[in-house]
Amino acid sequence: MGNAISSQAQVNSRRFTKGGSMSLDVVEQSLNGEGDKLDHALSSFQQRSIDLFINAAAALSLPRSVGEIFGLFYSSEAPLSLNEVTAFLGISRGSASEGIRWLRGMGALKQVVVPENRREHFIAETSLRKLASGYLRDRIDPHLASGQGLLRELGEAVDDDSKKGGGFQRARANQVASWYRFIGRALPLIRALAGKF
Amino acid sequence: MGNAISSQAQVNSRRFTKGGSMSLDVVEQSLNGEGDKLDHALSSFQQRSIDLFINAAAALSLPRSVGEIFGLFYSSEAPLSLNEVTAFLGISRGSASEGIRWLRGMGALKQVVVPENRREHFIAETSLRKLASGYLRDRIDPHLASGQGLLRELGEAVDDDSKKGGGFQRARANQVASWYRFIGRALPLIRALAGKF
DNA sequence: AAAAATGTTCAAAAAAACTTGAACAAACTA
DNA sequence: TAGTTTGTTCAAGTTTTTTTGAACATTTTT
Repeated sequence: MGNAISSQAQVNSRRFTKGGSMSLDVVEQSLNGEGDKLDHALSSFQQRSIDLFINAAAALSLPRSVGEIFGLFYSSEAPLSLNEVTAFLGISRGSASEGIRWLRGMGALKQVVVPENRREHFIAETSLRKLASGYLRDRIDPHLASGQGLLRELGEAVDDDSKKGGGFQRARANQVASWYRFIGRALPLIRALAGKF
Repeated sequence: MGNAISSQAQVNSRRFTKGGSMSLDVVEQSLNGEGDKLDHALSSFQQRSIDLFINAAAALSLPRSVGEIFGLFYSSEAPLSLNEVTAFLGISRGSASEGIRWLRGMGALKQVVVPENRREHFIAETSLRKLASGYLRDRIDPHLASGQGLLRELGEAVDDDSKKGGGFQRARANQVASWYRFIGRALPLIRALAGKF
């Protein structure tokens, strides 16, 4: 079940660490058109960033690969292409493609144009407000919306006439409704507060 | 991936609906020691409540069974025992046991003593503050804690001396650190606000 | 136009999460 | 004490989620 602790600090196993201490994260850049193909070594900083966002992804119940990918972008100054992501992380093109698509949809990655280079390149969005908004919009709002419908059905299912249960059911239905109102107010508040960071 | 929409309004399939309109959720009570054993029929209200909390569980990435179980307790006035849960929901004793244990741990179920009855009985916690606190404590705080450690490591991995990347890395490390501080403040705020409901 | 470089899709494989049920332990009853 | 009843555990089975990689579509280069 959701054993949160057991997954803590899951450090990037499954991945090379050769040259694990190179310092610049400036990718050997485009300029000559072969900025990818094989294993790129991750700087120590990139490694840590990836670990950190893997952890964050777990906290948000997002796939590990999404955390890895965002962690890589977040720690890389130069824009990266899909091929570079697969090279750095050693994941498949399919995974990288899906992950990037997903992060883009959430607004967590921004596309940038790299002159002299045809590939699509991205950089990490760093506005907490935008990141939070995107997450809430994609992952929470839909549930909230369907919840509204279910909530209405709950209200309609209250059996008032019953000798005794009526009051209880009505009270419960009202209470959940108030919870939904609370959430409906709290989320915008979060978004607003996040804007200050 | 986290396709939130596809799971909306997943209505209790896999489960009988015989007598789907009985109104009282007062279980044919203990008093004679056979308040369980076979299928209990769910009232319409209980059904809806269960559906609602299955949806909520999905929003929180909790197992469906946890949502079902809490939904059942939330919509039932009388305290219920493990056996009654299995009877109402048609799930295994193992599942019910795990789910109840988990909900108890979160503080979402309270044990109550039912006279004339040896079994452990529970009722739903209905304080939003307690529910939220329990969830945060069990599911979020552990990640936050391990995140602190990873955050420190990130800071230590910053390579200052590099000709160019240093500033970038330092800036990023500081930014994530500020995000953590934000979360560290926002969560208690949520807990506090939830107290009003 | 052929060849090469990019990116996407999706069926199948792998991994992770969840559920079941039988065995066990503990607490009661007769 | 022997027999029930109740609750937990955990290995095995099932389902769901995630990842892979090969096939395809598109764009660019030569």
